[in-house]
Amino acid sequence: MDFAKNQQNRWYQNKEKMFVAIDCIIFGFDNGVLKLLVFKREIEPLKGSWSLIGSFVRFDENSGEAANRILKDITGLEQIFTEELKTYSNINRDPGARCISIAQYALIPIDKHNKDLVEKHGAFWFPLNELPNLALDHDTMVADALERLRNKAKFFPLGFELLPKSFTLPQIQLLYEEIFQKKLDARNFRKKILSLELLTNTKKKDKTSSKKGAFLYQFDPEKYKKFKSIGFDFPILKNNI
Amino acid sequence: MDFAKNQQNRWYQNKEKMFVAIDCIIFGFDNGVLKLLVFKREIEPLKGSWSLIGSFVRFDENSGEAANRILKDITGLEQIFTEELKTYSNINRDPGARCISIAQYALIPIDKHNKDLVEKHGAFWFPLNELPNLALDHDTMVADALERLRNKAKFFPLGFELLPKSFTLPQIQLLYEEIFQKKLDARNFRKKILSLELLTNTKKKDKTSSKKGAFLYQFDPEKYKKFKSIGFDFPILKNNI
DNA sequence: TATAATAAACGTATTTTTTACATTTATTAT
DNA sequence: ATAATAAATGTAAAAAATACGTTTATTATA
Repeated sequence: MDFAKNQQNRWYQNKEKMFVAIDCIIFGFDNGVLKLLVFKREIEPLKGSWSLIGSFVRFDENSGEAANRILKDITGLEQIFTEELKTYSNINRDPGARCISIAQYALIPIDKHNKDLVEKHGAFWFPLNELPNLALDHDTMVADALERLRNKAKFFPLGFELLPKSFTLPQIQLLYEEIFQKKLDARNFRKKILSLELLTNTKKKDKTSSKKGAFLYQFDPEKYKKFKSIGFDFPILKNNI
Repeated sequence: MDFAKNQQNRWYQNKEKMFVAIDCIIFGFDNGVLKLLVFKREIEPLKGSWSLIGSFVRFDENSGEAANRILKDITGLEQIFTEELKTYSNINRDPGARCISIAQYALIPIDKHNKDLVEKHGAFWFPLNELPNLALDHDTMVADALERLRNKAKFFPLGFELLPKSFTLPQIQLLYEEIFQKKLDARNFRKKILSLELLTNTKKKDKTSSKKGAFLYQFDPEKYKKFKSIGFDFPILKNNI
């Protein structure tokens, strides 16, 4: 089925029908590099081009459930961090149909995801600065998601969602440097992160990147809950970048 | 047309059709009180109950345009501050149809709006703490919008959107006290607000609330633009309320 | 025309937070 | 035993936030 044919499709022709889709902007942190999961479209429209992973919202699910469904399908993971970004509803954003998309961004612990599933779906992890052009308005979605990620990360400890269960302080610093695209001072960063009182030192060491080894920390979900309920105002980074 | 009949309506019965609506959470600041514009439904479903102002998104407009259309219809105003809040898409949120709603909040300068239009539409301004229960999931929308307003107002000079062209410092302080539901120290507040360098003193005085009179300030749109482009990190209120 | 009343305007000292910056430490490989 | 490597640490200076009381401009009235 090619694109031209597809345009004659009953669904696409029905101008009274408005479609509701979701698109997922999926972030992962892999070996010090922030990456995005995109896939090569194997169906029309725009077969062969790169695009975000999406789906129509089904009649028996809400938009969040739709996102979780997609994320589970493609990564094998459940209960991962997702947040609605915004809707995209320009009249001609989708050449085939009048379709609004509810974009949602997700942060996944890249070590835990199912790589076979990803491959099976024709999906690839791209470092953010090597991202190909994406179909439709997906480039805009990515840019918006990145902006949101940066703004939110300043005030909310999102970063942990992207890390493995145990991680070192140098690792998490690297993550924030990657998010903000900025070198951070190790002493100040450590003070800041530890002052949140969300981390517990496992006393074990990761020696993969130094002879001395760096202590492995774990995120404390109990303290995190408390943190969330109190609200937040702990800039990781101050003064407008 | 009553609700029961309405349920037999072709549109509502068509389970394959997903509707896309917007709902507007419209804030105004009237005489030191933060208010919300709601209206009494004159049509089914839920005739007679209070609800937010909404509309289906038309095929020739995007969601932002839909919001502006509604806002113009009901207040007579154009180019007012609106921001998408989030979508509401629970399966049974609307008893009549499978309908997702893109909620948008708006801040209007209450002095400028067309009161006749508001009345004509059966709409009323309610102080936030006297708000009646609203239909569907509109109470949740309001709660979410208020939370967003509070969070955003901490870091971004939203408040000006709610004020008349000229306003005094005591007035704007009152507005922030109303938003945060908290007394603020006048000296510190003034320092903070003036340090943003967004206001110009008109040298005129408003003497309606004191013998001495308070200087009238105006918001400088040029400086505001610059402010927005630089980004923002000026908490009006710190330390988690 | 002096006085009282009222809300607006203002300044400073203290505390807290952020920033800048260099040395020591634990461990492994040689 | 020594060299090499990245991790860990502390402190002083600057900036921002907070707490707090007095003076000022104006109007109404005595």
